[in-house]
Amino acid sequence: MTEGAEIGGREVDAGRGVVALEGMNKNEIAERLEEIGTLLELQGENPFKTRAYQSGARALEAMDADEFAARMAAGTLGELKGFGEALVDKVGKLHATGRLEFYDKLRAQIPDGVIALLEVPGLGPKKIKALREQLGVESPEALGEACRAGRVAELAGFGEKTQVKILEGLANRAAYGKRHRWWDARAVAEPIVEGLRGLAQVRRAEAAGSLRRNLETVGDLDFIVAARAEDAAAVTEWFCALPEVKEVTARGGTKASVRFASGLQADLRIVPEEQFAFALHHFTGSKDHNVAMRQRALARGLSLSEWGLVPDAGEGTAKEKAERGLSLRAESEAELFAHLGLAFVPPELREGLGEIEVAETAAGGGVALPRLVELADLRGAFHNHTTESDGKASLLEMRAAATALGWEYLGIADHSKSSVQARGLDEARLASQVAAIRAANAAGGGAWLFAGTECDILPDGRLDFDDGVLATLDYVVASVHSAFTQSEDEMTARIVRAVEHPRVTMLGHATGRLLLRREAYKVDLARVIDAAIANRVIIELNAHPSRLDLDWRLWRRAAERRLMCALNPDAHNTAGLRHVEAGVRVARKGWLTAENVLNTRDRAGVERWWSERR
DNA sequence: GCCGTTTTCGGCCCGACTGTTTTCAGTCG
Repeated sequence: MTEGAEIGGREVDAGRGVVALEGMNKNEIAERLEEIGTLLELQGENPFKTRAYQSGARALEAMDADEFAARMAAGTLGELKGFGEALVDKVGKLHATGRLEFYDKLRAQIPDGVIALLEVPGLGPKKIKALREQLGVESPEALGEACRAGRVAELAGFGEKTQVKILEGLANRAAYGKRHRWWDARAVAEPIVEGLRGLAQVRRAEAAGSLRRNLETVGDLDFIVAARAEDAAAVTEWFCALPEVKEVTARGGTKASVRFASGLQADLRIVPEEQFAFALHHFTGSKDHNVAMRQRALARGLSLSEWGLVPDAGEGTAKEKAERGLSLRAESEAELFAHLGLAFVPPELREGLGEIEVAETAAGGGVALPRLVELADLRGAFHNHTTESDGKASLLEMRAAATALGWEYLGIADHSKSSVQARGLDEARLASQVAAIRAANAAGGGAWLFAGTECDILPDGRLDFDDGVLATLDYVVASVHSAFTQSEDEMTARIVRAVEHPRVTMLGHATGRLLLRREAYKVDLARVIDAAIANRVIIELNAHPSRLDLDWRLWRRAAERRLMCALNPDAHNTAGLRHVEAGVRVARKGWLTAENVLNTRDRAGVERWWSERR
C-alpha cells in the first residue's frame, strides 16, 4: 500500500494479493463533503462554494439509505436541489471508489493543526490565513507561543485585545468548546426563562436556538425577551448578574453574552414587543431553515430578518424599514408563517429538510403537517429497570412512580444474565420476578405491569434466554451490551438475526451511542430497519438523555414505511421515567405522530398489537 | 458550487458586535 493511497479511500485486500478500492457509504460521503467544505473555508474560498458542500453533506445525512442507493444506481442524484454537476461527480467517485483526487490534494495542503485553529473563538478563515502566512502558525500550540511572544498583536488587523482573547480561547478550548446534552441545557435554561418572565420590565421571554428545536445536543443558549428600549439595561443587568455566570463576554444595548461555570454559553437579546415573533423565529433557526424562509420572502417581494418582514424595494436596510413601521405585523410565529403562505411549522421541524414545502401544501389545503406526538399521548413505556438488576428503585416503587405520572401501564425489562456488570437476571430470578409482577397485578392498586426482559443479543446474534423462558414473558427487548468492536458486517448480521427471532418484540438502543461520550457501534441501520419492518419488530426510541437512539434523522422515512416506534425512558430509578420528555421531543423532530408510537395506545391496544405479531 | 418568470453570468439572507480602525473587516449566529 502506498502512502498516497492511504489519504483517500479505504483499501481492502480482495484476496490473491490484489488490492481493490472500496466505495464509501452515504454517511461517509457526507462526512467527506463536510470536511471539504471546512478545508475550502480555510483556503479562503468563496463562502457560497463552501456552503454548497456543507448543504450537500446535510442533504445526504438526512437522506434515506435506500433512496441514496437507488439514486446512485439510476444516476438521479442531480435531480435534487443543491446537487449540481460538480457534486454529483464527486459523490459518484467517492461512492464507487472511496477516492477523490480533489480532496487528496486539498487535504495535503492543510495540516490537522490548522483545522483545530477554527475552534478558537474569534478566529475565522481570514485571520487563520494571516497567521499562517505571516507567522507560520499551523497549530493551537504554535498559536499560543506566538501570542505569548507578542507577535500576534503586531499583525495588521490584530491587536492586544485579540491576542489576549486568543490566549483565553486556547485555555478554555477543551472545557468550553463542547456541546451539551439537551437535558442538561434545558435544566439550566428553564429557571432563567421563568426568571426573565418574572421581571416587571419583561413582556415576553422564550429560549430559542437548538434547545427550542429539540436537538439532542445544544451548543449554547439563546434567550429572546420583549421589553421597551428604556428597560433593556435593567434586563441585561439581571441576566449578567445571575449567580451561575462566570464571565460576561459581550454586552451591548440589545444583546449580552455570558458564560456559565459549567462552560455553557448563553446569549440574551432584547427586542421591542412588535418584533418579538420575528426575533424568536430568527434565533430559533436553524440556519438552513432561515435561509429558505428568506428566499421565500424575497420571491414575494419581501425581506425577512429578526427585525420584521418588510418590502424588499425602497431605500434603506430592513432594520430601518422596520423602524419606520413598514413591517407586516405578526403577534406570533404562526402569523409570520401565514404572511409567507405557510402553515405554522413547529420549531423541532425547522431543519431545512423540506418542512417549508410541506407547510406550503398544508396552507393550501393539501397534505397537512402532521400532528406530532405529545407527552400527554403516552400511556406507559416498556424499557425500565428495577433493583433486581442495575436499577435504584423496586418494582412497586417504579409502579407507583408510573401511576403518579398518570400512566396506564409500565413494562419491566431488567437485564439478562450475560450482563453481569448490571446484575442481570438468570432464569430463576426472572421467573420469580414474573411471579411478583403477576401478583402485583392481581393485587391491583396502580399501573398495570407488563413482564419483559432486556435480553442481551450475544455476539453471534443468539439471545441470552431460551425460547421457553422468553415464552413466559409479555414482551422482549433485545439489546447489544457486549462486543461493541465487531465489524459492521458482523454487528449487522448479529442484530438482524435477533430481530428475526420470533420472540423478540423490540430492539433496544439500536446503535449503542452515548452522546458526547461514546460513538455508535458500526452497524448498517438500513438493513436493521428493513429487517424490523419485515418482521414487524418495533425499534425503540431510547429516551435516555445520553442515548436518544434511534436517531431522529432516521425516523421520518422509517415511519413512512410503517416501522413502529416504542418510546422508552430506559429508567433506572423513578425520576428516570421522566426521560420520556426528552424522547417525545426527539420523536417530534423525527416527524412521528401518536400513531407511530406504540405506547400511545391503551393496554388492550398494546396487547392486540403484540398478539398480531405472533 | 448552485441556480434561472431579471436564466448560462452574477448573484447568492441579514444584522450585531468587536476590535482595529477613522470607515471597516472579520466573526458569529
